[in-house]
Amino acid sequence: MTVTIYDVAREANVSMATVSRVVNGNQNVKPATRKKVLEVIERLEYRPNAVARGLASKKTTTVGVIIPDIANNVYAELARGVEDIATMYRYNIILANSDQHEDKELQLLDTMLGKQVDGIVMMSDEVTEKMQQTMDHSPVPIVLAGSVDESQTIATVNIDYFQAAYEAISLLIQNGHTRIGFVTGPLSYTINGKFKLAAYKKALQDAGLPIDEALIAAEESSYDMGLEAWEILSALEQPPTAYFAGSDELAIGLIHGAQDAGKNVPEDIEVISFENSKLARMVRPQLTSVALPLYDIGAVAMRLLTKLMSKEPVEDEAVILPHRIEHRQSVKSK
Amino acid sequence: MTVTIYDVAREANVSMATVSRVVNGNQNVKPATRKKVLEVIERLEYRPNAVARGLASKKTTTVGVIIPDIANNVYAELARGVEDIATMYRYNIILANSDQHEDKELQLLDTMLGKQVDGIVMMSDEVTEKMQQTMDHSPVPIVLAGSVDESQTIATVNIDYFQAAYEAISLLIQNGHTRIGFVTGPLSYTINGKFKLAAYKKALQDAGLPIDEALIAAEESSYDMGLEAWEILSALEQPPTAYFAGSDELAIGLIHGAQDAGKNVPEDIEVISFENSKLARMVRPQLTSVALPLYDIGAVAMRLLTKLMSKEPVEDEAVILPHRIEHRQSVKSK
DNA sequence: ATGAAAGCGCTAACAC
DNA sequence: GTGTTAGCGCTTTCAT
Repeated sequence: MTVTIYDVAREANVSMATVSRVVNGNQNVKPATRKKVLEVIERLEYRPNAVARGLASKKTTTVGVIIPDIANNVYAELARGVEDIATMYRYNIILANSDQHEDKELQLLDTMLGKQVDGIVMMSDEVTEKMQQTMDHSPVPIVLAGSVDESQTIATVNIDYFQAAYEAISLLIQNGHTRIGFVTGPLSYTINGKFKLAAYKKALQDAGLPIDEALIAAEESSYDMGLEAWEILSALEQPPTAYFAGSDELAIGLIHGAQDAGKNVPEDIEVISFENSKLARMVRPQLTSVALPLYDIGAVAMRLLTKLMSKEPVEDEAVILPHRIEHRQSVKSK
Repeated sequence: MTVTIYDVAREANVSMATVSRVVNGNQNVKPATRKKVLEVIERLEYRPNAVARGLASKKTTTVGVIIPDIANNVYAELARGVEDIATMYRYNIILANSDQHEDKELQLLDTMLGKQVDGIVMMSDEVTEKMQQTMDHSPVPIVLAGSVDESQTIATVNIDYFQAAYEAISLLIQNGHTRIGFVTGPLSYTINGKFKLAAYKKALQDAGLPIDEALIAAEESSYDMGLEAWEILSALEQPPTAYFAGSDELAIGLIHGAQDAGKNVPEDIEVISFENSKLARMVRPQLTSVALPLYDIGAVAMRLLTKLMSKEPVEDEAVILPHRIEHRQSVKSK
């Protein structure tokens, strides 16, 4: 039925070993032999069986990628970075969505290890202790992309979220704001709770400003939530005059909320976002935003993984990529 | 090193066959034996090797997914539909981006077949003859999702693009417009060239309206291209008073172009889009749009693939899903 | 430079 | 209900 390495060997009057050598680019084959084998391969339309190869060699040249949700732009961008580098190194990718459920993440990890992936890139907004342990026990290398591992025991690729958020809030403070709304997704997500919020408080503190818990809205990172956050915060007795938004969607919701209420951005209300997806340019006013290099995080994570998989020495297993603020129109420039 | 089925068999004092049976849920195992085996599995942390299993059974429970670009919302949405159903049927997914390059698509097809996937879901805006042939020769089932196969030989899942576009254009015509801009991505993409454009012409014709090639701008489906299309078309001596946009991004670009020029949408200019992503609600005015059920297309495609893979009889290999128009604010309601 | 042969870890008849 | 035994298609020593 399907043609195997044995068929090729027979047709070419050589052994399977020789066919294997030419298929794998081994130099120890006489050019004439190689040519002959190649011809037979072509003629028979032989296609090596990667599963058999994987069983024999204990390498599958496929890596697992676990992310919360591929339909979400943030993770899709990251996945693209991973895939591009994977392709470059001839790896394929098994992609799965966890929806940020711990049990699904755990189960996915198990499935992928069962499939004998050579490594795993994982993105999780909340790395639990149980996940840490499973990852530590993994027979193959794992790198966390855009995800914080508080145990510092797993390889990671991130930016300095605290510093980035601090700079963003500071920009608002410099513009004279004293009441700044803080709107993000769940604080249980490490990046929101341990970095963005901490930076928010620190920046306020450093500027001698009071922290008002009423200005903090952290529930879900969506457009509708941005709209809702505006409704709630703007109804306060002393509403914010500026907002830090944890994502572009949140920022756009906030801005539309303000505009629908007759406010102008940035004249009346200023908003700084934290993401800089292509959406940032697709609103009026265009978003001033901390640029989160999602694609690069994915790409670097995958590159790091290739090194780990081939046991190359790695300088640092906790990579921090540079970030910057993209100045556009939702924050006044001084 | 790693524990195999043989280790479990030895520890449990049974044969590999029995272990295999309990692992695969075969009922022909005495409950007591099953329990004993399960305990050993647990104790030894045995994890079946899917590669070995795949080699022996000739099934990998993984399917290939080839799409143009996962970072593009359209394809990501579709991919999510595929993945959800795949998970439901216990398949994993090997995901790869083709960037809509024929040679990459071909090569990806080959790689995946080499990896012994049990089936393939593919999305391609332009199914070439060569691809058709490769797909026809495939040893495993393939289904095209949101992609048209003009040879009618491969299983597909789509909506009636012609009809949907026809309805959209008609809506504009009913609102009294006689000069309607047509802005989409490349006409070489089957859906644009053979359906949307054809529907545009037909609708105009049916209404006794002339077709002006100058009103047709088909280059690239992006926000910037929408902006650019506005610049070009609005500069015409007799500029369009309404636009059909092939995607949400295009529509938003068009709208922003109009707004930046001091026009109001939908008062001065009406725009109907063809996609209805979550972006549609994130602009002012919100987009009236043909709802392209990307997630469903992906989900149904994967479901169809499961049937094909298990050789179940299939009623129709060319599924057409229903569509509808989501009426919002970029088109006046009568 | 090439071949022979022993697995890789599992499933799937086929016996008993 | 359980065990035995061939493979599945390839890589990889080890000889030669």
